[in-house]
Amino acid sequence: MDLKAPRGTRDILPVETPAWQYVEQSFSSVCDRFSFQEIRVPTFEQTELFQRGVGDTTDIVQKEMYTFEDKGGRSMTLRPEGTAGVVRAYLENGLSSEPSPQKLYYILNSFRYEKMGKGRYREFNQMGCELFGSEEPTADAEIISLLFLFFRELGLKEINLKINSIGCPKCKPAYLDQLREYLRPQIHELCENCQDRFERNPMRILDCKEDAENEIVKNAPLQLEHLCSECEEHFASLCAELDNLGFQYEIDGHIVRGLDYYSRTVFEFISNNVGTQGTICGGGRYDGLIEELGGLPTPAVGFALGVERLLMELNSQNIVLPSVKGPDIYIVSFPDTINQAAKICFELRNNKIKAENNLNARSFRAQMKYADRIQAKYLVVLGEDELKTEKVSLKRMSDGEEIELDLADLAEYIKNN
RNA sequence: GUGGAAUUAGCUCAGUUGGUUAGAGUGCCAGAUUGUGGCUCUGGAGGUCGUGGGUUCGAUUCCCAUAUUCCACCCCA
Repeated sequence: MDLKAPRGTRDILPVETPAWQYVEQSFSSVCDRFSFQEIRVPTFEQTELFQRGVGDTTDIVQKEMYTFEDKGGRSMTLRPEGTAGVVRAYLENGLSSEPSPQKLYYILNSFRYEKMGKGRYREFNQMGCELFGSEEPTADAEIISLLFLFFRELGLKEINLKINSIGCPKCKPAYLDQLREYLRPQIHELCENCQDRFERNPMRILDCKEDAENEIVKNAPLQLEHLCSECEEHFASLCAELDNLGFQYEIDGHIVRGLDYYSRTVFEFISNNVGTQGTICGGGRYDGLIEELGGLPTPAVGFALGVERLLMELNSQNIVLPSVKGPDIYIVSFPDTINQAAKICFELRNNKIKAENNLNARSFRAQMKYADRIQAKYLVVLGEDELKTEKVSLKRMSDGEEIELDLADLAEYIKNN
């Protein structure tokens, strides 16, 4: 076997899929209660969508995209995140003409060509929400409250919300000038990356892990302290709304997020358990993105949540997730009853019962062992006698208890026990 | 991107100071007087010892390269 899954990808095996399904279903369930509707978008898009949507200055676009040319000579890219494609679909399909706000959620995989690390893959899975068409802080709060409810229903604790405001096109430019002025005389004291960022995206310097302890970064002016009156009011209202809903959070002026499209609110849910990959969920407001992609100016707010990291967090908090479940019943048969067994097995399945029978022409003893191994809940032996009398002995595998039943009552009994 | 460790059966790992048919545990399959599982016992299948070169009479073992994985840092979010 010389073929392997590509670097940064992994197989999700049957022992893990129940946990994945549980997390995804829990998310869908919460989204549904908030009236977010699922949208599914293509795995790849025109490269330009991400260049414009995610932002040319970001590391994602500059060096992490899986870009290829299709047979028609068009440049395509595997999505590095979900929002750009969802916005494109929203515009292309006229959802902007549906009742506003539009509330969409997605569960999808994304691709970034990155160095591998704990909790970081080149193909990874995200669940996210986008709320289009409301600039009110209550929309931001609703997005955040959805997450709080989701985490609560999963039983997650010790996961902290940090929020910040990074201003709007009105107040941001003046602040950026001020930040550059502050940094300019001492920029050479910061790490190489930060020196790169100085022109391109100086706010990312605030978020730099390498210089996090540096006094220059610690004392830098923050956008939060230089918001225009509208942004200030927006942020204050959001905080008041979060207080009103009873959520704990921390205001952190150094949270800036890596994508270009954010404005005003940004937030992260951070775990202390997953090490350096502690951001389980990131999001914020992106009022300019839809216009940037060719739509009418439309405010929007959303988030994306990393499923791999979420599952790691659930594991490290010892939260028990669903695991593989054996069949409700296994039917032992003999060479001369195997066809009848298959028929009864089919009928049980038709009655919504998870039933298994002998597919290997196995000996009686081997079938017993097999039923035990696959953790069948009940077992019946179907031989000539049982077929003749239409009575079976149903054995509960956990304790070996057996009860006599009419064959006809089998489905009903199993359903009720 | 840097440093370290690792790669031998499906899984977890021994091992060969370079020598013929490469081992264990576990899992899988089968059987233990052929209608009752878990424990136990017996047997079987399953490895071109990560890949490609080199040295050698001979390489799984030594050397070089390369791929992959893990850990730490870096980066990213």
